Amino acid sequence: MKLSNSYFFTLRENVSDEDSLSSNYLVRSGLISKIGSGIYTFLPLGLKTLNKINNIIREEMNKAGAEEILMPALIPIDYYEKSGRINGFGQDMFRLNDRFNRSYALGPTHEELFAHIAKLKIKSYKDMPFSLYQFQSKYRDEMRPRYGLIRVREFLMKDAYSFDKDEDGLDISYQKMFKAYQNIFNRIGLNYKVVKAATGTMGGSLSEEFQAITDIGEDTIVSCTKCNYAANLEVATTAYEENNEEELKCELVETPNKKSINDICEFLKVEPTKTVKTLIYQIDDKYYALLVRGDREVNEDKVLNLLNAKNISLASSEKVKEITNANIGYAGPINLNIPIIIDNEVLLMKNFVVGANIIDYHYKNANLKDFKYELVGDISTVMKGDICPNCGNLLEFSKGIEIGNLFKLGTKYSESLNLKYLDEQNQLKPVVMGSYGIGCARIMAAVAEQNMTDKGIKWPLNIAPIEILIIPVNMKDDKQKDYALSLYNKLMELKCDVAIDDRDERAGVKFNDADLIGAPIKIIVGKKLEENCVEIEYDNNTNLVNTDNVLEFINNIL
RNA sequence: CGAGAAGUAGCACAGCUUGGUAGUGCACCUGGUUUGGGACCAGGGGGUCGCAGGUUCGAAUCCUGUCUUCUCGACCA
Repeated sequence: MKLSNSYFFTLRENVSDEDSLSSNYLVRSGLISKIGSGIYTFLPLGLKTLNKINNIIREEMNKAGAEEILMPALIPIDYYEKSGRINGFGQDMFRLNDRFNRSYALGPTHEELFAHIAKLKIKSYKDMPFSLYQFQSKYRDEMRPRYGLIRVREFLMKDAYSFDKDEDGLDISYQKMFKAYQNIFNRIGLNYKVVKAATGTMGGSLSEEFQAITDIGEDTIVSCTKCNYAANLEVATTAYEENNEEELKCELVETPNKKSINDICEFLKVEPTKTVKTLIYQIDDKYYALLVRGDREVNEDKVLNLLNAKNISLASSEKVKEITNANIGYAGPINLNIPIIIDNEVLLMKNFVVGANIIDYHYKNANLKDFKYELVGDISTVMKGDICPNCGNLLEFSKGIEIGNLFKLGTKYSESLNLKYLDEQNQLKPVVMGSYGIGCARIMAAVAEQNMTDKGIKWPLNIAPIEILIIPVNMKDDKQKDYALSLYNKLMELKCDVAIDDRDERAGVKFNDADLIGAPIKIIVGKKLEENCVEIEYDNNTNLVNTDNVLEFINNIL
């Protein structure tokens, strides 16, 4: 690639419609260009990097025994109606009609189609196991696209699915994919963590995520400072300490106009950890009171899981009044006549403050014996200061970008979509599925985010838009120009990913552009050529290399 | 979905309050001087001021509508 003669440009200033520095660099270095909110074009250099990422993924998927296919993005709506997920996705799904008014969706994900395709082959247990994957655009009508390529509305995803006759088979398929994912992200050179995750709309039993650690991540990752425990905040758990206080007698106290936990604590001079808040939720069609420690938050995902429910929302203020006979702020478990679910932590608490279901009153020194509860479970979100459920050491919090996920789907889709096989006993059984996704372009954004300098992005060798950049410092110097071009031709013959900045620009412009696009290997052909040397910048070192040894030097790096 | 800000040359922005010939920097073209970290001088090209209406002799500027982009928020008893 000769820069003088290519679709190559850089921008000197940040653009106004990108929110993060890394996405600004991607735009300024001419890799991507925004078309609309959450919609991007990949320009030549950006597409090169994307393709390098995809090739690494493809190689590792093939190595894991998966076979590549390609499905449409335009999908008749019936597939989602049959699986029932037309409601699960709701507003997030892009819908459209054809000229005959038939309905379609732009696929937000492809479980349904994969199940359909698998059905074409699977009749007997002998037809499994196998795994399929594809690279395909997904469409999700995100409420708020953000951070350049990280949260977008159209994005390329590698999605893979495994089909097994039983859970044991799924375990094996899952492990193969897990290993492939480790290989992929190691080769790309990402700093990542594997965390336990929520199964969410995908359903299934186990889910793990590969999270790239960055400051602008949308997910919060909870990990142990000592052992290898790591989980998405959505599902992270902690351990609670026993409390051997003697139980005191419950007492009604006046708390005029004190509604929030903070107000009450200040007024009654107690720590928030000695309070329990009562939240009235509507879960599917029933109302529940959820009890968590006053300074904690209810984790709605955990509640849904615990109750095996679909919808959860806080009750309206009118409904709270109806149920508690008091305004919001005074709800409590004592004498409440809807089912009460308490958090594991509350089970260990003694002598706490709760609302009294009377305006301007709370109870203090309340204990579990003072009210009835229906269910105990983990329904709260972990917070700073909590300890590891495995080893008891302090948990730490970091931000992450979800770049890959693995789900043990089990039989959820095979049952709803009637994907079955005959086993050895001639019994009809549902196929056991796993699903495995990677956000290809999101990786690009995550790598950019992790490898920023104050000048641009320092790309890892394996996915750089330009691997080797030759910079003739002065194109008017024939000796420099001729040598640089001959070196370029040699490296081209050797099938290197090489570009030459043969533009008639000043040195500063070329150096700054090189820093911006972040070529990992820079060969600077300049003054030192008089001494038959060039400078090779690689891995933060500048090496003076004799022109006779350049090819050998490069060869050693690659 | 709620609230806010913005839309003027490829990019970044000024002009709008108080209506009267469309501006600046970077980028681009020509000539010259320069040439190892975003050069300098001179000359030049490029705009239906997001779109549609309205007010006015006259609208980038005032009014109405609309679209787009960005930011913040989305109930914690």
